[in-house]
Amino acid sequence: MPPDTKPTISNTDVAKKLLDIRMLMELAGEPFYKYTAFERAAATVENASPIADVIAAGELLKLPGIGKSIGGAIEEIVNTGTAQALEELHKRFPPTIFEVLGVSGIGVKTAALLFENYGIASLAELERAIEEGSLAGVPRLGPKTIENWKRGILAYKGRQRRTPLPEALAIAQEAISYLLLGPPLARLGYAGSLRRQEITVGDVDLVCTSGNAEHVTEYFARWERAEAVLAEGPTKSSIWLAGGLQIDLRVLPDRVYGNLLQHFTGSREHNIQLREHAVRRNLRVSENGILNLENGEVITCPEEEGVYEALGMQYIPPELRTGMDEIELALARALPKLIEESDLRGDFHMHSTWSDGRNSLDDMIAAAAARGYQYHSISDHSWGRGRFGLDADKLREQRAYVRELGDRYGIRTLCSSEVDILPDGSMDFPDDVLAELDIVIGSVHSSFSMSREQMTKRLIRACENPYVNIIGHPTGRRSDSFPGYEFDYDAVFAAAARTGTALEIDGQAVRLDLSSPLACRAKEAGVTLTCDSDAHEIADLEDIVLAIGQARRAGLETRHILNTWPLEDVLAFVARKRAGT
DNA sequence: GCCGTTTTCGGCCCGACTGTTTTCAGTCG
Repeated sequence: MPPDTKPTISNTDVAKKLLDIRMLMELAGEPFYKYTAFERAAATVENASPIADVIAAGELLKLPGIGKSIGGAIEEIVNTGTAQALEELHKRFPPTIFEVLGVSGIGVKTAALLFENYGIASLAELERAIEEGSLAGVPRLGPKTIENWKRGILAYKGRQRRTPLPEALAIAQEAISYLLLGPPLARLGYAGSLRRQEITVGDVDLVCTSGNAEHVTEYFARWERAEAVLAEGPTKSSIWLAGGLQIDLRVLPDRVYGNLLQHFTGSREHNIQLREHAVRRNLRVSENGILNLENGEVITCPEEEGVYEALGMQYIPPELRTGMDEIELALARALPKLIEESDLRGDFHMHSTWSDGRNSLDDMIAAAAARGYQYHSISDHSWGRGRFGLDADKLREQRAYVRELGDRYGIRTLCSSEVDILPDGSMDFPDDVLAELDIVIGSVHSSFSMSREQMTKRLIRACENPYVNIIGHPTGRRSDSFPGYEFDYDAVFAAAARTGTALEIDGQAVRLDLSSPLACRAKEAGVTLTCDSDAHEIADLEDIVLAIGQARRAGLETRHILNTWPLEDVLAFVARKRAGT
């Protein structure tokens, strides 16, 4: 297969292979620090730029936690889909052993025991053994343990994929509303991957402070939405919802809210690195405070900022806590000043009933103004969208109407269009029509399955059009159904930077496109980005905060984000490209 | 296996909860 048509393996898939190796190494009795090295490497890969690009740029061994040995395994996985080490391990342990390990309550020690002493290497074999009672009398396997496994097996079978961020946020809000009706609380919030704005989350972590913690954890375990209670103690309880989403609640005194929030926001890798740094300063960090090992004093932090301060570093925003290089930067006080929602001056991407939106043009303009924006653009679809789209005449009619409205709503409405990028990279409107618009978004909505080489050419040609200012949802990914079309990211980012074309971070809940690793790579290539809602109704305008979350994870500052700039700078950005300067 | 503002060798984060235990191993995050 020619190199340009070879399907690229996703970072998530590479990370998964590394975690498979890690699990099997532990099962095989390898030393602790050997297999945990694979775990750390997997976390790094998950957060890195597309790994094939990193390898091509010769940057693989620069990533934290990746040395010669694991680096070699990663290259093998990218090139062949597997690694020698993994294949060797699979000769000893069949792939179905991961089913057993996937049962909540069964860890590596137990899986190894079941495999070696009872030949159990799959879920079906485990179920049969339980049913036949052949595990009765095994030391340390009492009836309660077996009951927990049965529940774990049911959960394994019914388990869904990781939960998309917007869905998990809604559930967290629901749990918070319930908790607020219970025993008195001081402070309550969500932590974990949710707070770090990861695109998908594995579980929901809630943190809370209260004078009577045990009443709160008990109240939480009794929530009617709890399908099962996994744990219930004096300071924490864990429940499963129907569908398998787990919610963990931890309750401590209010004086350690900062420690608690820091601890449960993670990430795991970030916390490990933070604590390793602390140990070198004779400090032991946990959710209960920071213990000074020299004098036995405990530093408690009611606010999270205090934790980082006590460790001699700059405050690290949750979105940057990935375990990549943020601690190094925080120690040097060189973290970026991340974009905030209040920095937004506008939103370039929204639809009205003129195309496939559900609210009228007037209502969308009023709603954008109500959000406090100074400007925005209406970007209804071009006519290639069939019954959804506007032809050139309708577009002119819309523009005349917007001009007529003037500043009635107290906001500057830019006339735009989300114009289809056709398969050959030309646009769905001729240049003279595009030239009449204030700003133009170009998006791919068709022919997703063309070759990587062709798609790269298509996007580069769109960037080279002097009237295309923003590439909308650049990869086409949809969290529910589609990983995105294939193209050479670095080549397109270079073209966008060279031509003065912005790339969008689309906040629509199912899109979140660009995702943060790609947005970061685009920034490094010198690309300007936008954070847009791609709203199809008024309520969707709020989705722009999801785009902000990805921008923050990518380390973006206002100078990188077009719609934080004053209107005259935005118009100058458009004018520069049209003038070819 | 990885890594270095004490180190190219000798270290490598921290604690809650459960079940089956008479003091703790295993699991989880």
